[in-house]
Amino acid sequence: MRKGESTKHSILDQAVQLASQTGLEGLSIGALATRLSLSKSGLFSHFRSKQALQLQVLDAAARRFTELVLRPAVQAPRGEARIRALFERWLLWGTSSISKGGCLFVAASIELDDKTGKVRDHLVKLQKDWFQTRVRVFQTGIESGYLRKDADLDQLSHDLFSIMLGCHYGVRLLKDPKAEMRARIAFENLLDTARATPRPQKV
Amino acid sequence: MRKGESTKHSILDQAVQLASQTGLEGLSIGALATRLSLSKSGLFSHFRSKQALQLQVLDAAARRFTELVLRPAVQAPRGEARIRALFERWLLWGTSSISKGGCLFVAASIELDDKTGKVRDHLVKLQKDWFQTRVRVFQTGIESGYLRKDADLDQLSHDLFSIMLGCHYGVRLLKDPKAEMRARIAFENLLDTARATPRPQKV
DNA sequence: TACAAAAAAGCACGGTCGTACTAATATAAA
DNA sequence: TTTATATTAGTACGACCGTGCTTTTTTGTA
Repeated sequence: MRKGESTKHSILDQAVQLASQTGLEGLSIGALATRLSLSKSGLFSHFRSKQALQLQVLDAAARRFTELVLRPAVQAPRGEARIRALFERWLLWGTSSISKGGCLFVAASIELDDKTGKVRDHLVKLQKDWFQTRVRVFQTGIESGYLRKDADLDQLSHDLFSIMLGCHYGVRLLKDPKAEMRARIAFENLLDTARATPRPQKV
Repeated sequence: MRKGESTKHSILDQAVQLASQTGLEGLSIGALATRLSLSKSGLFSHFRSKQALQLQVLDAAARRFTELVLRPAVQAPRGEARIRALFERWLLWGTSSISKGGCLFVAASIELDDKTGKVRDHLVKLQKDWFQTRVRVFQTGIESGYLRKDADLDQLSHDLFSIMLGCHYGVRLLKDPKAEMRARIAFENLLDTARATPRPQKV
């Protein structure tokens, strides 16, 4: 009872890491078992299908994300500080060595975008929730007077995601050392489009 | 001699389509052969390894991209028109039913970002070339007086890519009907950051 | 310490994978 | 039409895949 829970926990921990490199489909039970010095069947018995494993891997990654990105961000004061904290934490999540294979959700989003089934559905649900969470954070920016009252929250949420995707791509595929800086610049430009009090214009 | 070329061409055609759904790794020789009513070994003999197939698939997709996106765009007059033409063609490429599985390069970029080997290297080369091509198109915007002389061309190229990635994600995973519109808005905002003569500010 | 239950391992299965090697067939030039 | 060659098919291989079933080992408790 106790033992089962703890091994399952460490299985999922490794699985999240492995899946971020191989994708959810490429995540193989045999390889995962070897990495944990478990037998294939011993590991398999914790889940009863690969699909169940994949679903729980998504949830484990989501918990991790909440803990490492969202929770610290919402501890910052509402408004600009929280928006910037969210951005910085998220940037760290995607580019740092927290997960050696990059963001699992990015990999899964591309991998599953034209498949069907429960795993895709679950991913979509998580991603839509995350979209709305970003909207709420930007909403505090309006309430605090930092952003214009008519700022398009959905657009901000969408564009922020684009910026992170671009950064992920630049850092991980192109290994562009300037990718992170470019993401910051794009982020500032994005804030400028929605700021209540315009910045002093260049030149 | 003649026959071989033509079958190889149609193999690569199907392979590009299939790989856009399954990824370059998931692209299996058996499945590809079945789809073309060929024997597995018959198909295999055209390439002599899966890696060779993958490399040629990348090249085939690049040719297609050049033909459908780049060539029409550079036929537009230098400057704003060409920049906008490039954007529109690219948008079409990524979201339309040209390839049922979305953009192969997007899929490959995520799939290969933490692998090593010739396939990844080749993809990176293609993507860096494409980055520089965008830079050159934006450059015509400066030369024509549409963009500021000090516009950051690399940043524009990077940000434009981010916008396309965000759109791809919104359209394909979230199936957000507004994703394409949001990409257009983001694109206009991007141009605004680099325009020589600022637009009349809202409100 | 004994014992029931949980956890892990062992083993086997049908499939698909990439890739040899060989045989048959279609093609193009003589 | 014959013939050399290019193209396809046939077959087999070892490896790994997910998953069921049975046995062994470990664990928590009475």
